[in-house]
Amino acid sequence: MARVSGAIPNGASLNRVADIFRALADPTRMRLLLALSAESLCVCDLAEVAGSSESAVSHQLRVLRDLRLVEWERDGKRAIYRLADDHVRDLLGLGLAHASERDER
Amino acid sequence: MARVSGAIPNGASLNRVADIFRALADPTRMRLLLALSAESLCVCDLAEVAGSSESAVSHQLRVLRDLRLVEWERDGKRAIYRLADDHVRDLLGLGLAHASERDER
DNA sequence: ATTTCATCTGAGCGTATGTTCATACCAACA
DNA sequence: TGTTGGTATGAACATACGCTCAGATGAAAT
Repeated sequence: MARVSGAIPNGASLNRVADIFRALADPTRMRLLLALSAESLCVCDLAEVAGSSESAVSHQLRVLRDLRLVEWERDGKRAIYRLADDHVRDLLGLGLAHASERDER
Repeated sequence: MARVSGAIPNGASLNRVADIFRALADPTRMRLLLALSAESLCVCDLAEVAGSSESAVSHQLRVLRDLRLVEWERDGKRAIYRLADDHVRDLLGLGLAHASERDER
């Protein structure tokens, strides 16, 4: 039982990881992050790819920004977003790989 | 842009993966899954390890059961839960590994 | 059979989440 | 300067979530 408790990190890191998983726990955000895994894109393109309104996308991008999962840069009128690092790409890849292994249900 | 769209799976698999991530997006459920990553446990032990009430734990275990992330077995009065497979363990491991790399914020 | 222990379930409640709508901002261009 | 296109923001709403409390179920023990 002490061994089990030892397998559980402290509250802070736990919340941090839970936050990251929560960011991935929404189809719209997943679409955004998958798109950004392929290449950097502006909000309007992201909205089209994700099949969501530009306003909704902008709101979700703010969530991802606050979690430091994406970064952005202004290019004239546009805002170009990109993945902040490869962690999210890895998690998405692993999740998709595993999900495809068990599509019974 | 077609390349980007190609990087996005269909809605079904996407929802399935999002569901799995959502299961990991809560500190209590993370604690439960991390504990079960170490060994199979009954509800009362899980409640103690997770620092949550037995009722709350039972509710969360139902969520994890519905998603086929955990399995259980009756042992007398007890219900022994275990991880359904290694996918969750892998995801948790990757998430924790990445989170520990970037604790600035 | 009754009691007890371990777990499950449903209702209810407060909070968080995702979307839309309207509006504000900000950079380029006339 | 005024207007337009691209993006951000705030309010409002409906829904989903996680917890607690009370009660039900199920298996053993007395």
